[in-house]
Amino acid sequence: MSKKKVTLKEIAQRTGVSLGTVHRAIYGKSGISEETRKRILEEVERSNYQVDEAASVLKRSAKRVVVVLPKAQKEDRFYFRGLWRGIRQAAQGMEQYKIYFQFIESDYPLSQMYKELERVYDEQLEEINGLITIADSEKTNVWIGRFAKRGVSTVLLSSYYEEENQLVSCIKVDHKRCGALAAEFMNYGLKKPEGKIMMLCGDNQLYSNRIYALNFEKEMENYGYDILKVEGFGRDEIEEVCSSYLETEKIQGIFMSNARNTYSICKMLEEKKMGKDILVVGTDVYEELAPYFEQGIVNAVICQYHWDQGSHAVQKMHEYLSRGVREQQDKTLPPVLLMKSNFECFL
Amino acid sequence: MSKKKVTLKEIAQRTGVSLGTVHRAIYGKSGISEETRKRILEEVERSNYQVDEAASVLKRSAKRVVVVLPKAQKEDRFYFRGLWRGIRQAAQGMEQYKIYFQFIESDYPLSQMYKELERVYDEQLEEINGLITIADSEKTNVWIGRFAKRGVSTVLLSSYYEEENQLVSCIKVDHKRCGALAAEFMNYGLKKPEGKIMMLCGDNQLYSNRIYALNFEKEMENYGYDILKVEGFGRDEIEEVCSSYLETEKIQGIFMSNARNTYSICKMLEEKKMGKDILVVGTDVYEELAPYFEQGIVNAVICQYHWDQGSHAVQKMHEYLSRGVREQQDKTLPPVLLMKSNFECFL
DNA sequence: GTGAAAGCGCTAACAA
DNA sequence: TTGTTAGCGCTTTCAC
Repeated sequence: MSKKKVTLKEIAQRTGVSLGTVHRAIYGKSGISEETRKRILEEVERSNYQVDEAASVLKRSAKRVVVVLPKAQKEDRFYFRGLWRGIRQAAQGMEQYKIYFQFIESDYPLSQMYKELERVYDEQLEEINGLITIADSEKTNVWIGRFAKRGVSTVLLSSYYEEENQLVSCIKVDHKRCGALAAEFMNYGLKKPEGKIMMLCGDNQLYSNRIYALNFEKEMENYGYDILKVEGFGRDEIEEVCSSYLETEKIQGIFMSNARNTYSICKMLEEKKMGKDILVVGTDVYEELAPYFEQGIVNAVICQYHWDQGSHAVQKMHEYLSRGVREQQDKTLPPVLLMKSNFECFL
Repeated sequence: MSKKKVTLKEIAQRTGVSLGTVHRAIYGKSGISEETRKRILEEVERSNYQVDEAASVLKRSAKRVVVVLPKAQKEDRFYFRGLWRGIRQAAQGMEQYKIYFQFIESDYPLSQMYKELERVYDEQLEEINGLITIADSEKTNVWIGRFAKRGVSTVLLSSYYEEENQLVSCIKVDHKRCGALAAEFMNYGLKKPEGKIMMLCGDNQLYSNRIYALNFEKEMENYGYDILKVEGFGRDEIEEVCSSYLETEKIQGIFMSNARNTYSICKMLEEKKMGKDILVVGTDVYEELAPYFEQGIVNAVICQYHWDQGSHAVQKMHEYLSRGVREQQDKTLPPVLLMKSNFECFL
């Protein structure tokens, strides 16, 4: 059943070189001629050799990875708390692989993450083997490219980094499906287009918000609903318009494409003592939503698996750093719809 | 950040014994006096020593675990295919820990699994360190107890094994929540109790089916719906009653508490060219359901994460066998509702 | 009942 | 550019 594993030693014998040389070939280290490297790698390929991680970790030097993300505070708390938890939890298990994490909970908002990256680059580039962060602006992408160029493996969360770079990979959520799912549920809950749907499309600068909301809108129009679009990110930006819509229009459904607007709307509905006869579908799951599920103010949320995103990112970093995996392979997580009966399981 | 790890050697020095003796103490092996064991374990505790798995696996002998489950065939295919996939996938990764799997895809049905276990017990008990299987009958439980008594670590899938046994743990699904979730969705989709709900409660002998259906029923009655209960497991057993209900009653919703009835009902509805105006909520997700989602015959399914159950089982076995974890800690997976927009992600 | 010693397969440092 | 070597922390076997 388990065919005996090929070892470094065997490769060395078959190619007539020493252990050290095979090691250099496999890890792309310097101090070896292109010719021998090629010959060795061919044998590695042929015999399907795989590094034995247990043996490898025993002797190798420690790897350091920094995690740079906004701190889970204020309105950022809904989104980043889950990510941070997933990352920290998964990171604990990495000590056994001699992979050590440094967590930088930045006070900069998402749009200025590049400033934090710049600081890290200047201050500790030399000591870093891996980087986990989130990219949504051009400026941030530039810095990520710089890290990659210096050999730092990078995993991006909820990001859309388009450059072809072997050292960068992304964990994404299928935002097209997120929109379709929200619309599908809303249509089940409403059945007939009798009033209007208020749609909080979030921050148009954020790729994720844009795709997500766009798809929801498209699907709902297909079903025949009338959409009232509200732009803005956070209560300050949406309150005025929403208030006026809620008071003057006949709203039968509300959709929010991100966590902070979900919370803001719930709060507004509670204050106005409205919402029990409006179908409310939000995004993301977090403790602060519990009372609104209980009261029936929010009916469902699309869950983007922040926790999982975080732990996947750590997992991927492990592959990069340990097994020397170098295929840039993005991971897309599926969306899921949670309701009162099961949202608690995902906190 | 990473306080230096305590090693076996240090424990040995501090207690004034040799490496071998500490090892014997930790793993409960024979050839050591109770007194020294106690002294050593105290030091282990005090210094918070943890076995270094990388080093441990390098030298230790191979472990074997057998997986005994019904083959994914005929009407069993919906349920067991996912489990098998999850297990096989996760098992691959275990070779690096010198844990090797043997897969026994039994031709016996679930209710007679004990016969297969009996055979394995007689033929290869000595070579086995771990067992993954599923228990739903008293007889099966008896055999599992026997394995446990002989020191075989056991992980049970979707089972309710009640004995207090340090060597047995279960992976479960929260069936109460499953029922509540199905009911919650159905209520959203129907809004008003105008017709009747046909409920396929499955095999009453199966604990999971029973709890699940019971909870669905309770919730639906709370909402004010009228339930038509149909017992039976598989098309042969349910066709007659269902047909007659479909033809004579005004059915506005159908619920199925297991995979095979979900498929049977979909097929029946297709043949009768019915279902597009009935809200159909089933259980489990598998390829054969795709056309029924496309056609709008089935509207949602409660997903029991078979794939995840399988990989969790393997994970738990790893903990048992490698880290010597001995707390019997059951794992309960949350239910999730899938619709047309996202079911494909879970195939 | 206990200790001593030989590696497991690999990495990193040093020697040639 | 290549070879040699000393362990990493543990498990196992054998000797006492």
